[in-house]
Amino acid sequence: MDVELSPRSRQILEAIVEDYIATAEPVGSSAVARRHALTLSSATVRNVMANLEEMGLLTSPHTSAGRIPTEKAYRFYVDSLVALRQVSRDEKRQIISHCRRAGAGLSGILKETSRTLSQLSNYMGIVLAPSFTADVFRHIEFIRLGHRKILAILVSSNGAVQNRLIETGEDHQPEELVRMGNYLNELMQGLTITQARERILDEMKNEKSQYDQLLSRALRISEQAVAVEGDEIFVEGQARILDQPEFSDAARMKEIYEAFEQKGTMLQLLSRCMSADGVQIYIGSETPISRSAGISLVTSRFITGSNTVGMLGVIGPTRMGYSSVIPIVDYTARMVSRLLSEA
Amino acid sequence: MDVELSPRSRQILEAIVEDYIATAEPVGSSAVARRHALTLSSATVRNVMANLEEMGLLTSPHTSAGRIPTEKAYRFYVDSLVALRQVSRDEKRQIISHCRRAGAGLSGILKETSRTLSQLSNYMGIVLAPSFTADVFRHIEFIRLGHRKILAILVSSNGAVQNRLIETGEDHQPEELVRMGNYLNELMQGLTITQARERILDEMKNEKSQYDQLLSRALRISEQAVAVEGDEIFVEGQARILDQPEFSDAARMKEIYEAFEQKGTMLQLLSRCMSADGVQIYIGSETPISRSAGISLVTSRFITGSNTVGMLGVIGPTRMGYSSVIPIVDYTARMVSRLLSEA
DNA sequence: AATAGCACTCTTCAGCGTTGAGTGCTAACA
DNA sequence: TGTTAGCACTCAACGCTGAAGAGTGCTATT
Repeated sequence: MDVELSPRSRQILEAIVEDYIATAEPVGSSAVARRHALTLSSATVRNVMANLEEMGLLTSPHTSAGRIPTEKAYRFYVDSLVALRQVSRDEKRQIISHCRRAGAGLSGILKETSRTLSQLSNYMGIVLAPSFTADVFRHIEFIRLGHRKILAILVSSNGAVQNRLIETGEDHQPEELVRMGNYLNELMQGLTITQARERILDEMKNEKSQYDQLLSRALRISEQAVAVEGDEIFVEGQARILDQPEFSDAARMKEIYEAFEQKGTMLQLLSRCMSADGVQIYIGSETPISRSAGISLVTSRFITGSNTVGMLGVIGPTRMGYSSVIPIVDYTARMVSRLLSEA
Repeated sequence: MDVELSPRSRQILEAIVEDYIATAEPVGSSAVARRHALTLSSATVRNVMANLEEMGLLTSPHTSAGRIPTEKAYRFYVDSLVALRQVSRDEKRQIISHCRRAGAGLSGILKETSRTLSQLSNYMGIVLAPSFTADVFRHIEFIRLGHRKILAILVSSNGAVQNRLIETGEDHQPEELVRMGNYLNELMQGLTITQARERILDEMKNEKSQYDQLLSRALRISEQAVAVEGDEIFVEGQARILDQPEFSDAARMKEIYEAFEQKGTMLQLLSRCMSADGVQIYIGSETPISRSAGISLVTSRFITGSNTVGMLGVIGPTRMGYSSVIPIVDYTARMVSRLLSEA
């Protein structure tokens, strides 16, 4: 939309954005002229900056301070200026080795991933697990824990495990539970968890099951078992945002932390980011998170072997090192996808 | 150790501590005289305060400010002054109903509990799950996820579930996995996870298993399965400490958050708190957490049906509302113990 | 032993000029 | 016409000062 910028203006805008990202301080005309070894005087730069301000790309906190990029400027920067850094060999190594620190099932891998993202970016790493309910059912199992108390374990093709404590009306013997399990495993073979749920509800209305006690019990119990909870979300590196000067103020921070404590709303909002392919960037008020606090979000989807979709990314200040964060998120998403797709 | 305090001094000390807890500001002699409707003038109070200061129970940030309780004073306060509040009906209701929000297995209950603690106390709630390895083995199960990839699910008597992704040397068919499971369930019946682990190692040296391929494979796999990860720890309400004026400073906060990000060290330290019965209180530098940042910890043990021990409590500033936090922690620990002991 | 009075200390805050960074404008220049 | 040098202007930041206020410690008094 704002492509009507001369090469020189673009260059200057880029310089300002990058300077500001590096220092977090308003950048003045002379700094730009010097730093960029443009063969331009500060006066000329000033003229250009005045233009850019008029176009809504810069603001100044007060008359005699330098200029600060607006969200619009970041948007423009990210869309058409930023020179993406390569992911370094060392970073690649870290991503891969962390991903592979296997042995902990899906949650373990994703948690490690969010930690890695946080370490490499120096911001907050976030991973949204692929929706459990959209995944294909693999196995259900009941274990008797005590009188009228059984533990239901539900496994999906991705290797995600959900377990649920169920209080039953009658006491069930282990052999009975095994039979129930066999029946249900058969019943739900090849369905997604959501479909499985529907199948169970259907089956409960079915004539036959109403008269077969075992069946009807099995269905009643499994109905609770598949009522899975909300999807998982992993956030690591929360302390890192305290490094950012713009969040040294307690009130602003509180806002952010509170947003993350209610993972529920968080989830909803983040899942919106999964619509498109490739790296998505949400700047400032574009982010689905707390709108007031200059926060940006760089995300990408990843895909599992059973074709469910998750999301991972980095949350940081709007003034974020996009040139390195974007490639890192991109690469990590690819690696995680690959890892989770290995049959 | 400091019982040599006249009733009047005790009264004054109590007033100061409670005032300071309420306001977070140095409290002056006249405030004490007024507030407590003691038939004493501020001058008299001043004399007493001078004594208390000499005894190391008070300090003043500077000459003309009021006095602040030292850690020693809090200790004394907690040991012999504090008038514990009753847990209100409403609080009890909240604790019980949250605990009972069942259906999510052990982790779910504990997570809810830490959230409740945080809500009721307005500080941070923390729960350390009972050690998985000390708990009694209940069930093991293998599920084939893909070529040479199986998911091991290990359940303990408490209803704690650990799952682990295992890459195997050969591919295993489902029936084979079932047989392995049966064999291992038999083998580890009634043992704790730690003992089970040893049993497996023993068995691997055993002549018979070396020649029976199924056995040897089963053992090799299960050996990985029981190599469980560190215990779980649940922390909720991190945002709440931002409400405390003493932590409005970013540097101090960062210290705390970082302590919590390395759950590993946290675990070690917290598990020390589990030694004794009843409510334990750690004030300031007594806490196993970050030593520098005026933090206190009020904890209590809870016990599960299979007699393993966990820990729960509240973390807040040294200047904490002990009179209400202590009863809350106590009551919650009792309730959780009871809930987890219902067979 | 308790208190009233008083001098003293130290923080906090508002007011105030100084400094320096940075701008906008204008006039000169290529 | 685009670029530059120069200059007046603005405004936050800083340090200083003096007054206000809170609170103490000491001493004389009851």
